[in-house]
Amino acid sequence: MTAPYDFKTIENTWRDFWREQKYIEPDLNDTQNKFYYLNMFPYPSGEMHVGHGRNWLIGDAYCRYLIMNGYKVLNPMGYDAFGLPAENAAIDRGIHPKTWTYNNIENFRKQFRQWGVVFDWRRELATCDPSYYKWNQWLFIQFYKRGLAYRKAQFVNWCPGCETVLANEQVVDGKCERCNSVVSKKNLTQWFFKITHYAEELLNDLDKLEHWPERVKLMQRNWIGRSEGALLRFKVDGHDDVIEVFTTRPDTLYGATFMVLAPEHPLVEKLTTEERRKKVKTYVEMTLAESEIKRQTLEREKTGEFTGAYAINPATGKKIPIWIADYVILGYGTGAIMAVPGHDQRDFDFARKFNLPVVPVITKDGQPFDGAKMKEAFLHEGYMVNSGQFDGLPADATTFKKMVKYFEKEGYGKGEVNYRLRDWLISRQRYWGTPIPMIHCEKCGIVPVPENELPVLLPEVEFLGKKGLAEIPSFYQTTCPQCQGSARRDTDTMDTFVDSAWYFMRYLSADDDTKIFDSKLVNAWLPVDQYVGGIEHAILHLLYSRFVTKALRDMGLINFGEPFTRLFTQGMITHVAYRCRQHGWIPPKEVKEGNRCPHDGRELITELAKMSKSKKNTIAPTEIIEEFGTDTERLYTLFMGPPEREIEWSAEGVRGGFRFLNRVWTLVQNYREVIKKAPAAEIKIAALNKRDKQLWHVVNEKIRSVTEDFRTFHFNTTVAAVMELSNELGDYTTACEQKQHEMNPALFRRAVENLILMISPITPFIAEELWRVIGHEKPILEQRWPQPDPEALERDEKIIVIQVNGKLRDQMLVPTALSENRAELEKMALAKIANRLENKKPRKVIVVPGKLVNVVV
RNA sequence: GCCGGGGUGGCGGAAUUGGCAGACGCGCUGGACUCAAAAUCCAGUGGACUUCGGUUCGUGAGGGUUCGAGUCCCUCCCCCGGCACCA
Repeated sequence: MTAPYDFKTIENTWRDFWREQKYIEPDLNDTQNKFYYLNMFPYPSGEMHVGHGRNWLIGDAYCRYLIMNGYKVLNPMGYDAFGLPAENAAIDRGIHPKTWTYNNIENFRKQFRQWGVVFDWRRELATCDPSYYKWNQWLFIQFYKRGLAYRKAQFVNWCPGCETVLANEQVVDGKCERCNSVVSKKNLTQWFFKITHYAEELLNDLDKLEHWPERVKLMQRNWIGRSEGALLRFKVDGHDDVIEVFTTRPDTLYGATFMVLAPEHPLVEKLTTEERRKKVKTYVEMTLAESEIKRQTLEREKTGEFTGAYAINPATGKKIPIWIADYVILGYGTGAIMAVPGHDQRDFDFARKFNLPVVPVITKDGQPFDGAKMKEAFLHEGYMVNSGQFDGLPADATTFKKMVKYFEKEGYGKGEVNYRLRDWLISRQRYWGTPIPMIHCEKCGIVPVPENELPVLLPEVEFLGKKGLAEIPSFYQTTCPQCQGSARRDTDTMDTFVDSAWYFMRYLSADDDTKIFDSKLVNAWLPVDQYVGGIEHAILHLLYSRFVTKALRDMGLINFGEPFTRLFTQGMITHVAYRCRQHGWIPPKEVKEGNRCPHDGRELITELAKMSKSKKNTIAPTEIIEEFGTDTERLYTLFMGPPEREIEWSAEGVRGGFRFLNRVWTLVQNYREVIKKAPAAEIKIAALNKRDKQLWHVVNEKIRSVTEDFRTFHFNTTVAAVMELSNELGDYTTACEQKQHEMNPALFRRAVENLILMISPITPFIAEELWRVIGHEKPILEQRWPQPDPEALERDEKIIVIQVNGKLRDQMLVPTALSENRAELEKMALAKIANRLENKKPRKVIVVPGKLVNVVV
């Protein structure tokens, strides 16, 4: 009897081996064949489940593959450790966020060890460590000095649940991304990073990122939201004020019959006439109180108020009324619009509701049309009307340009490009984050903390619930670095997305206390060659990282402008979740026969969901590892489907992976002595007999396809190909056992070796063990990745398919030399199917050399 | 509304980019082993028809191009994702 597949013993033997051998601890000064692989660093939450595993197992398999291909791989590990969940968890448990965070980090380390995932632990970092956030603060000061960090008062998103402001990016459907509270608006003075300074470059450089998923680039393009148009100036009748508007349709200026300001627009108060004041004030107050969700609801009846003031349409010279309405948003463009009801549906709806004039300036045939008769805004092609000297011109790009040029000459305004992207609001009113290193002095104003006094440490107070730095006098009471008078520290902390926007550079100098990073090393190793993480970071994290990279480049610290050369976004793993109307979420294990609640037997509601603690549908890696071993979890996680796709965890699928590993184990064990004794000879395909050739062909074809699939992240088909090779080996040994064939030990040995090497990045434990079982002493990671023998990829004979009228009818085995000969193939095919054709005459014969013959009758 | 990505057996998914649809795995069916079960192994497994040689239908629906379409083109339906009173 052969030894059973005792995965526990095997895995315990090798668990620390690779780490001890320092396979992923490259000498940073040696950059020949360097490869910087990076998984998005994790937020250290409670426990990792098999869904989290996908990210790390992909990374580990890929890095092992790279090492075997001769790359010097840098694969560091760190923790995105600041942020609200730590505070909330700490509040729930009554412990300090720091304690909670470092406990979790310890758990993560254990999980990585269990998975056999190898990192360069020398470079481990945590963003909540002063040695890290010191440089966050330093970076902030550099940004401040260059005008990239600034303070301004603005209506900002306020989350009443988290009691802090949020970036636009953190508001999803009008709710807080974290706690789901409805977000409201508050006018506050906050810190911003001037990401809009790079709007154009952030947009244009997307085109250079050819190894990024198209959809991520699209999402970023959408988010940056470039639109071309014009900035036009409207004089206010009887005032000195001018209202600026951005419009993408300056060609419709002659049809602007009124203006609309956002209710929060700074001019509203000034322009509103005495008799309209009360109504306008009520309307503004109502708008501010309303949630963003309600305000953004579609198909909503237009509302608004007349300010009593009028502006002058510069093109027509006519007086047009100025209204306010909540469909105009302060944050986009100038917060004011020229309303052209003839050619904008929203303006049209507004005009009809409040009886404002509609003047079409484009009609289908160029004939003037009565605006009062229009049923909806005219959005099609046509000719200019009611537009002075432009009447009769086609409403196209040429006319558009001509009109903008004319408006510029007349001083109405200028052509302009506008972006949807807003500056990045980075202030947070929470404790667990990087303190903003600024001091507010009554005499000197805002003064940065001197760089030699960094870091501004987070006070190690007893953590008492929702306490921000503003409530800790010992923290904020300080002296001004300039005048030495008493002053107050800034009590905001930074958005944690600042921390994660440059961590991939800090890894290169994680221990350096003298500078943010070593520019030489960063320039040598970055941009990151391969970045892997969840699609949920498609906008925020990736956009901010790109912005900070460009800013650092302009500061002269680095010489590249894009941080990540290749990006891969892996999909989430889902699992069925069960909910009882009475008892809430039920763990799948407790569910009774027929999807019944274990408490009262009522039928449960099932739902396929991302694994989460709250839905109680997580699967702990340990569960799988105890029953089937780490290799089985690793194998199944990569085999279950294309890694970019969302996919459901299947207990049966796991068993299938386990069965496969057992078969491999048994196969190798059964033939261990044969293999050990076999000569380690080069295999020459020409010298093999037919059955042996077949096996060697398959081995080489699999080497080719597995290599290609690894390179392109198709791990599911990688596993499938290795399974096919294993099946082929099974057939081969069966044939030998049944005496149909005599085993070629040297060939068999090479076949098994290749099988082990190719599966090793995915299931390293069993591979390392079997590698020793067949007599090798050197570790697998010191082996070269198999290369296919080009001669063995060519078969002696090819299967040529015979079709009749495009339908498969027969096939023939043709010597490869003949398979390219059209005339010969045609002759052979016609002979082969002669009886089938009977008396029908072939009308035409199509020959695809090496592939098929199609006979048309 | 705009912009993307999809739709292939009972299930997860393959398909060398226009050339044998359904690889690999799960599940299921039958058999072997067993007192029995589990595990394991062997065989089968898209539908319909079949004289067991095959025939025929089949990749969301309909049309088209082609000797040949899951793959290309047109029209439509459905699902998923992003953005959205963005001027």
